[in-house]
Amino acid sequence: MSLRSESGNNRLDDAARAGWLYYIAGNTQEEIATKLGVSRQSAQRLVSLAMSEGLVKVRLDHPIANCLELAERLKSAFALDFAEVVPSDETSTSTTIGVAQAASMEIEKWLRSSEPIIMAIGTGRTLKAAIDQLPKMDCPQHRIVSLTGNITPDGSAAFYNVIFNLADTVKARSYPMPLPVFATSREERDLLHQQPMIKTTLDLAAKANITFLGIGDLSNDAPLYQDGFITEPELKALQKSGGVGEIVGWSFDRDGRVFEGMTNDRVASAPIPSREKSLVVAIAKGVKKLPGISGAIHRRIINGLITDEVTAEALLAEK
Amino acid sequence: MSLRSESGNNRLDDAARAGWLYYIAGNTQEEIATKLGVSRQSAQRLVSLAMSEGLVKVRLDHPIANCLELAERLKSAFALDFAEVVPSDETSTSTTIGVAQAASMEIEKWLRSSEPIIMAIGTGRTLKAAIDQLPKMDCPQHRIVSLTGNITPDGSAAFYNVIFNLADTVKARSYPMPLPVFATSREERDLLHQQPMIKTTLDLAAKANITFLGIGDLSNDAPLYQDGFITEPELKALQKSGGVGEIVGWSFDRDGRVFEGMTNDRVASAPIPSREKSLVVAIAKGVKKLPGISGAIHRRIINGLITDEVTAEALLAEK
DNA sequence: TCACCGATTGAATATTTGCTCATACATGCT
DNA sequence: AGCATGTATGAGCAAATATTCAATCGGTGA
Repeated sequence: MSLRSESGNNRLDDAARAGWLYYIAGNTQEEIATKLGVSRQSAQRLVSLAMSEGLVKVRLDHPIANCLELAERLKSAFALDFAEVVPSDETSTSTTIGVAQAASMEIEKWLRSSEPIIMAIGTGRTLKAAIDQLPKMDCPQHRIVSLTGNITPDGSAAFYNVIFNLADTVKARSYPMPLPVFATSREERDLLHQQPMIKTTLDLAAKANITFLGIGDLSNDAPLYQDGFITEPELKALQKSGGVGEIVGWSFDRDGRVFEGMTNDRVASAPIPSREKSLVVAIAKGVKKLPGISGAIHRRIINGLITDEVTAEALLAEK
Repeated sequence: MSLRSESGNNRLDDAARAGWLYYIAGNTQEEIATKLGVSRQSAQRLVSLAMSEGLVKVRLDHPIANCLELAERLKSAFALDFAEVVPSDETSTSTTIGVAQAASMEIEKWLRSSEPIIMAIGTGRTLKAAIDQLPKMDCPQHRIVSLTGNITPDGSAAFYNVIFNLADTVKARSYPMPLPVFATSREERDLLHQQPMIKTTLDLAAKANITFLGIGDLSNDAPLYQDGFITEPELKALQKSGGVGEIVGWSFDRDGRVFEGMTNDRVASAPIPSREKSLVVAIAKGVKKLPGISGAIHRRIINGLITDEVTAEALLAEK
């Protein structure tokens, strides 16, 4: 027993020594082997033992470290396929700062692929801010498809429909949807969706490899209402039914259940692409959007999220 | 300027990310390259940058039996109140490697105290290396006081005066000494020490609970001489009188007797805090410093020591 | 505008590390 | 003794990492 523990101690001692020489003094395993008088392989085993026994502790001293940890926790807590958390700037109330840059980088990364991809794009101020960050690129191999119509109730092009900016900046083929964002009725919506040109676009959207979209809140100053897409009574009705957020117009409740009826009958947007076969990333942060984000990730309306530290912590806390 | 710092920040951010993914999440550099959207080589560079910039900190959490035993023997042989021995890397000539990490952990331990403490800080390359290892902390309850002036002969801030770095990293109140390290004469020194502000700092230093400092040698490339604090004739005079080391400028001989006269007349540093009522820990290793360390512990100029195996063995052997 | 400088990049290459497997060796059991 | 079992070892190889070098990029000043 004593001998056993003795030898165990010696082994850990050696491991500690090897780990010290490796991680702190920066020796190679070969040098360590020489110094400790063992073979290179044994030295390697000692070093790896020091690590697996937890003798060696690595710490990262940078604000980013916390973000990465939060991202990992989000991914595992909500079964997300992608998560990115950026540092919060508590003093700023902007809903775009930070996440826009992060989203832009992510979008750019996808576009840099030489493999042709189909990218679907939703709407929103945050998304627009992200697109604005993109550098000029030349991506004729990709196709970019809008999930939403681009005609506002007053007939003008929707300001926060960002596909034109995006396609222009990165010179990719673009597939906007020449539709109102909301039809006047379910029947009209279905009719519009039957049109060959629209149908092609919808089919393309369904095949998207990657989707970026925003999440809108349904508070009294909900973007859908502010931009005149839905009326005040309609907003009230959504709120009354427990609506907490919307994605490209589709409203849902705190459990992420997308409503049947109400304004959802009139939404002319494409269905959100498959979360099983592709990545659907929402870009959203902030207290106001929290219930919406929470709902969306609980039911996998999205399977990717770009948010900030404060929001990430709130999401994890309420789980 | 703003753009420059921006890009620098992003680079460090990326480095932190890469370092996190590599050291904490255990990704290979190739995986990191994919995730960050850069080439494998760039990922490698980022990882190595994270390390060289000190974003990644490694520490070893295992008392190696031989080191523990040496520490105990040091404590009993020299009536030290504190001793810590780290493994030696015989091939490395660095005077900071290993002891710096150990010192950093010890400093951190003191700073973690919720009880407010006064920590006095000396100078030296080893101490600087230790401070660089400290994580960001938030210690408004503590006060950190410098034992030495922070003005070099050429008027610039002394590089190895580490109190600014330290106070900044751990966010404690700091009390530097706006003085030259050496005055031009005994009279000037005494006059400077009369100034109210300096006096306050000196009083605070005398009340320190814990002191960390380095030991300098008095060989031909003594740090005091190299950094231009004393002249070559002065160094020769110290050597001739049997000087073997100095602590915050105070030179002493192999028996630890602090000289009267010579450059000691001009030292503007605070007296070393009481070894009866507080802990004064020196961080020092290496053959060159051996006589100095030996002198310092023989007369209890210090009552704590952080050193390495080889130095510890040499100290015990010569006793 | 253009030559120049320093920084950054990716390809090629060298070095280092991690893994697998066959063997050796010790220990305990029949 | 003979055998089985579990563990440590080192050779060989595949993977990963570090370094070198030439090319390129971006900014600067003549």
